Parts: sequence; structure tokens; C-alpha cells
Amino acid sequence: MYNPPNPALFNQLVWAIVRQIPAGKASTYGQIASMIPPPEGVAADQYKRLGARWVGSAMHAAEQGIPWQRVINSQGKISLPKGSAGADEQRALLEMEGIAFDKDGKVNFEQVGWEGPPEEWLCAHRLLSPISLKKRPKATRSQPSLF
DNA sequence: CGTTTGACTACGC
DNA sequence: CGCGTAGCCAAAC
Repeated sequence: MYNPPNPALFNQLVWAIVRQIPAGKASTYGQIASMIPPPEGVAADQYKRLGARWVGSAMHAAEQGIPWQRVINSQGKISLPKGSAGADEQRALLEMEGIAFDKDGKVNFEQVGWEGPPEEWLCAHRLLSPISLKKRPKATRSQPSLF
């Protein structure tokens, strides 16, 4: 188990965020974590690795009514063991919402990637802006070095 | 009391 | 672009 200093509080935050994900959109463990400030005593770089796992634990313990199926891993795939009942259920729920999976079992974040809650909501909850799930603009052309 | 085992990611090849 | 691996923490064996 990967637990944050205060699991109860952390889980509440995670669930509050997950409840904001609209049907037909998908988020990732890392993106959820990026909205929650690192607890005191946890270095930023360390949190980057641990936060996502903590979110995973929060999902494992998700209470009823939380759209847990909309949280998948950074590769765009379902993290539950392939072929498990949970994985099948998650995929079915997402497909019912109109989310498509390719032959490798991955979703297309360009289409269904969540951009996060409105800035106001984040502010009201003292949360941070999420990382984007869409690919970076990626320097289209190889820019010749000026130096 | 040492090992195993997770609803993760970034990074190197 | 895909696959393997290191880093990481606590609970259950």
C-alpha cells in the first residue's frame, strides 16, 4: 500500500476531483495527483512518483457514486489486471459513455482527455491546475540552434 | 522479521 | 514507439 501522510483527507480530495470528471472524458492517476498540493514533508520530485500511486489507492477504496472508471493510467490504458472482472467492468462502463479503445486497449487522450475542472472550482478548493493529457505542441520543426 | 505485492511513472534502449 | 526497470511505502504473509 502506498499511503499519503493523511489518507482520509487525501482520499476526500481525490474523490472530490474525480466527481468533477464528466461522462465521456478520462483522466489519469498522475493528473489527479497534479491538482493536489504535495503534503508537507514530501518533496515535489518525490510526490511526482508517489502521488499517482496514492491516487490509485484512493480509487481502490472508492466509495459508491464516484465515477472511478474515468481514471486510467498515463498510457491511456486500464490499470486493473487485464482480463480481471474489474478491468472488464471498467472498459464496459467507459464504452457505454462513448469512449473508444484501440487495438492495444488504449484511449485517445486527444479526444477524451479531461482538461480538469474550471479554474474557479480549483481555486475554491485550494487546488492546483492539472497537467495536460494532450501531447505538447512539440516543436513542430527542428529549430536550428541560434548558438 | 524478511518478502511479496500492489488501480504508477519516467526514462533508457 | 514498445518493453523492461528503478524508485517508492506499508500492509499482509
